[in-house]
Amino acid sequence: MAPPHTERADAVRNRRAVLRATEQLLNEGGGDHVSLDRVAALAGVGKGTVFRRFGSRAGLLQALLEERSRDLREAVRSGAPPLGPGAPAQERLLAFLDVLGGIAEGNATLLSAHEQACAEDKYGDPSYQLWHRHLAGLFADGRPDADADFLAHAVLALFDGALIRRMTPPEDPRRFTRSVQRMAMTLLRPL
Amino acid sequence: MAPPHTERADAVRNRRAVLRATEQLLNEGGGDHVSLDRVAALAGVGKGTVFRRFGSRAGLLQALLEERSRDLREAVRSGAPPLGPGAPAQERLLAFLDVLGGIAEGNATLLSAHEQACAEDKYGDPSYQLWHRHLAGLFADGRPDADADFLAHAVLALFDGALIRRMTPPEDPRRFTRSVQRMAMTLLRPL
DNA sequence: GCATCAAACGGACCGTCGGTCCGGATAACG
DNA sequence: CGTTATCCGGACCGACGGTCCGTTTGATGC
Repeated sequence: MAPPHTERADAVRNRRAVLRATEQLLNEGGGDHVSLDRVAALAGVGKGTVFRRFGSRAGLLQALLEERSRDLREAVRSGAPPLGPGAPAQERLLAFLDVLGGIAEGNATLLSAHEQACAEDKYGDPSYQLWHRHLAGLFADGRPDADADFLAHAVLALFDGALIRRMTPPEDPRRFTRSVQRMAMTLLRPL
Repeated sequence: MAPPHTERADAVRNRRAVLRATEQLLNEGGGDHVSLDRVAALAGVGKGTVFRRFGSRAGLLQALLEERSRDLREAVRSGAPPLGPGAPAQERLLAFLDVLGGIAEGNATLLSAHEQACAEDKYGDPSYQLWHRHLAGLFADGRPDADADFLAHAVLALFDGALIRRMTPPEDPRRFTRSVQRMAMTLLRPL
């Protein structure tokens, strides 16, 4: 019954500590303030531990990002409409961008750091590919004549940490999301 | 007549050598293959010289990018329509994206390296601001009801080195540009 | 409890990077 | 040719991401 490979208790504890330390450093300063030495020190853990768990700087940030979007992933896959399957493409698109935009607005610094770390491999990231597939499907559904693949990339290209920060004034924290939604609607509109 | 500050001959020679070395290294390998030590070595120049001329890695890549787009800048500012002033917004937009797309397609590696180097300051780059102003003006002209500022950012967000590489198959080298133009036309279309 | 051992730990260590600094070289000019 | 402002070069620095391996520790069977 029990899986042959159960994770040791200290491993679990350390992984959590590392993730917490990472988010704390991200909140304290810019993305380049998060060096792996600092993360390890703040987590009370050796540097090697960080790398064994997450493989690289990119992997660490990816893990944090994945944690932040796990619920959305589930909801899109098998949740209730309009986020989950069943609703018309336009409604699903709006609902999806509403949540994804919210996550992005709340994690702009993390996004920046992740972009920087992934560098050239941004499009190979599993999260990116998942969102891209979802968006492309919705665009293809709502507007079969368009290049859904490209439009999906175009929408995701907006989720840039620095752009979000620049477009998110304190008095209107959801401005970015609204703009993205408006643009997506424009792109979805049939010729 | 002669300007009070004429540049010393060796300074001019070295600046050119550094730029050539940079582009050669960019062509040889990925953007992270271009370290400033390597550039200096290949240019037959000391490292300090590179920094005195260009200030930083970002400055070096920016200079190269600026060199590549100088003609376009001039044409947009004061050239003949449809690139220059005088033509309707839609035609200017298409003409502009045609040329800018061509430059991007031919310099995807440079673009990647520049993004990486500028990191958080992408939106403070003079080139970015210039193109953004131009695009925002055209959007505002053709579709006064839209958020021209955001749309301009959205279009520029497409000019990502990795995305361009991924969207530019050898047998269709202008696919990226066409996609960008199509999207821009969709965004310009009035409600 | 205790012995055993795979798993996990930690931090010294490495190569490289972007960036600085200053003594020495050199181009421009009269 | 002498003077001087400018420019040059490369040793140097701190920090970074990533590796390695001797040591510790949690799980497991007895």
